[in-house]
Amino acid sequence: MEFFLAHIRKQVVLSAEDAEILTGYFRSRKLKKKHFLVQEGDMNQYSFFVVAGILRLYSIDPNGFEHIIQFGPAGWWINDMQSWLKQTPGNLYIDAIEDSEVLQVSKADIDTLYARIPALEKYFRLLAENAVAAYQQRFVSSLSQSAKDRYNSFCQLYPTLIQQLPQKHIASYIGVTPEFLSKMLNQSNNQ
Amino acid sequence: MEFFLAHIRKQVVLSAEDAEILTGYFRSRKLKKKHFLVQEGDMNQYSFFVVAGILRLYSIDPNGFEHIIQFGPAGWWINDMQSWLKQTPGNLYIDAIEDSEVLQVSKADIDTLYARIPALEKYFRLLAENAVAAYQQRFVSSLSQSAKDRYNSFCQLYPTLIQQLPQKHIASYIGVTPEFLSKMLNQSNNQ
DNA sequence: CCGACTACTTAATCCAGGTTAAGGGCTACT
DNA sequence: AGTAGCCCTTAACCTGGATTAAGTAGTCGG
Repeated sequence: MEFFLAHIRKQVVLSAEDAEILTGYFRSRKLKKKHFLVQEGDMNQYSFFVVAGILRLYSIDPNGFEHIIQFGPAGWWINDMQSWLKQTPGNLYIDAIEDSEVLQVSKADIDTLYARIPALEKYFRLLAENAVAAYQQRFVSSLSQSAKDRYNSFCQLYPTLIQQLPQKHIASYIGVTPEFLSKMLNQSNNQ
Repeated sequence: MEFFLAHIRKQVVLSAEDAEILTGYFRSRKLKKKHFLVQEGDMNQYSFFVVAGILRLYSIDPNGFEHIIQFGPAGWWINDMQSWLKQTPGNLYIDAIEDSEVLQVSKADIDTLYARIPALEKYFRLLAENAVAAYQQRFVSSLSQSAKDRYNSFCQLYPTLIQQLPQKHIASYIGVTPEFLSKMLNQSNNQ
C-alpha cells in the first residue's frame, strides 16, 4: 500500500485522511504466472494497479493468435478501458507473465471515491492523458517503422522490460511472429 | 460556443457562471484547407476543439510519407498529447482537410480553469479515458486484422467520415498505400 | 532424475502489400 | 478555354514478414 500511495503522491497531494479512505476501497490480490485476471466476455468490474510482477493486456484473434496491447509492470495501471468505462463485456484478456500482486478497485467504488477525494479526479485525468500520449507515439512507431525499428524503439522506451520478458511476448507487442523476431535478432548479431 | 458548451454538458454539469468563465479562455480560429495548426518542432501551447470542418493529426516519416494517427471532425478534440503535456517540441502535425473552425486554449489557461471549475477536471478525465479505450481497440484492429478487415472496421466505426474523406487519407489511417487501397476496393467490387 | 512442456532457432516456401511508373478524370485557377 | 495539379486507377515487379515444419535446449513438476 505504501508503494501505491507513493505512486499517487507523485502526481497529487493526498492528506493522511484521504489516504486512509482510499486504501479502504482497494483489495490486494496475488496471481500465479499464467493465471487470468480478466478474460474475454468478462464484465470488467475492476481496474488494477500492479504492485509486483508483470501482467499483459491482449486480444486473441479468430485464428487463435495473441496480440499484446500493453504490458503492466510494477507501478502501472492496467485494464480493458472500453469494457471498464461502459461496464459491458470486454474482448480483451489480462494475465500474469510472472507471479504478481495487484490492487483492485471496482468501478462503483472509484466513482464513490471521486466524490470524496477530488484530487483523485486529477490523478486519473493525468494518468489517462499520459496513456493517450503513449498510444499516440506508439501509433507513430507502428505506422511508420519497420519491424527492426519498432524493436529498437521498444528497447529504448522500456530497457528494463527487455530483460524481463520472454522474446515471444516482445514479438507479439511489436507485431511480428516469434520466428521472424528470432531471425531478425540473429541476423543483426552475426554481421 | 453553444455547440462547444453543449458538448461539455453532455458529460458534466456546468453552471451559467462556469460557462461564462470557461468561454472567456477559448479563442476561435478559422483555418483554410491544407493550412497548418501545428507543425513538427512546435511548442504545443494549445489544445483544439473542432467546431466545424475536419482536421488530421499525423506524423511524417524520414522518407516523407504521412501517417495519420487521428481525424478530428466537428465535436472532437485534437492535439499532440505528448508535446502538450510536457510542453516540449512535438513530432506531429495537425492541418485542415477541409476549411475548418476550432476553439483553442493554452495549457496554462486550462490549468487555471481546473482550479476554478472542478467539473472540468472530470470532463477531461472522461475525455482522456474514452480516448484510451478507442486507442486500445484500434491496436486490436491494427495488430490482428488484414488491410481489408481494418478498412471494414473503419467504415463501421466512422460511417460518416467515409463520405467526407479522400481515399488517400483513409489509406494513411489504416496503414496501407493509396495504390493498394484502390486495388483492394476495386477487386471486391467486381466479384 | 525423468518426461513433458515451453522458449527459441533455422530454413524452405509463400503471399499481402509495397514500389514504380504511366495514364485518365476532376477541379481550379488565369 | 486551357493548363496545372490533384486524386484515383491499373499493372508489372519486388520484398518484408508469415507460414510450416523440424530440431535443440532449458526447466519444472512429480
